[in-house]
Amino acid sequence: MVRGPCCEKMGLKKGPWSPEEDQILVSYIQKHGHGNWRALPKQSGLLRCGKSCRLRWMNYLRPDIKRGNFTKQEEQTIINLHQMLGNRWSEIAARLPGRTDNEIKNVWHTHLKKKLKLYDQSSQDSKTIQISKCDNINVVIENESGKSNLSTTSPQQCCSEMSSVTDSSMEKIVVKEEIDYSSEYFPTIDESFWSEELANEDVRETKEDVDAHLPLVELESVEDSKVDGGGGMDFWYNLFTRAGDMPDLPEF
DNA sequence: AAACCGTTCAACCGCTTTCCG
DNA sequence: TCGGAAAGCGGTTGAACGGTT
Repeated sequence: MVRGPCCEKMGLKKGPWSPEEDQILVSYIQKHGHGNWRALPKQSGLLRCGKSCRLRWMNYLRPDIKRGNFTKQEEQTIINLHQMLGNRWSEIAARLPGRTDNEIKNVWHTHLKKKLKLYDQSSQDSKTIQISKCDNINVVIENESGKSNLSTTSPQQCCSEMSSVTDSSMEKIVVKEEIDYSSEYFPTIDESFWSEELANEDVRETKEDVDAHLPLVELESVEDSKVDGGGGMDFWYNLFTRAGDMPDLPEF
């Protein structure tokens, strides 16, 4: 936290927020909203830069923030989405209501990354982490200029191929797919991954509980689903998500 | 009790992207 | 279309805290 200041304005406070500052920010936003973060500190009387206000609100004060430890379902979701999206924390956070990108990033770096590494090492021989190949994802993309075919074997490949065939100038594309429903597309993590953690926890869950939380994928058929051009990632997220296991999605 | 060490997480910086005149 | 301002994002930092020696 002690770096060269980004917005060196005389008298602007840095560092941890006091309850009084939180109160000022919350009541200001409740009254006026946050149309302009830059202008907010002046108008509310806070001696903070707009950026700092935005961060405090987004990561801590928003009423819809979910506090407390991540559930195994959430951790599994993060692992799956990280596999697909990489370090795109905000996109991952968008799929986990109540969780912030900052929080997810912290959990990943301090917890999941290490655990996955350990787990990977310990299970290298038995290959308990594996990405099942999808034998039959066959996607037809139609637009006004014609059709193109996509045949691929994994969500990751789908995403990259999708972006290579879609053109951001397209207004609409229509995607039809034929899918092998028996395939699983994400890494399968067996019970031993959680058991290290469970061993350190007071509350233990049964294998059934843990299994029930895993959002492993069974695909829903989406006939004639429409996605915006360039929105391939969202399409694939929907495609690879089992209805009911994942939180409600925001409007894309 | 004190010093040390490792972990967590709120908050920062600087870069990139988006918006708007 | 362009350029400046604002917002968003990801990487990084360091204070706080708990555990260990």
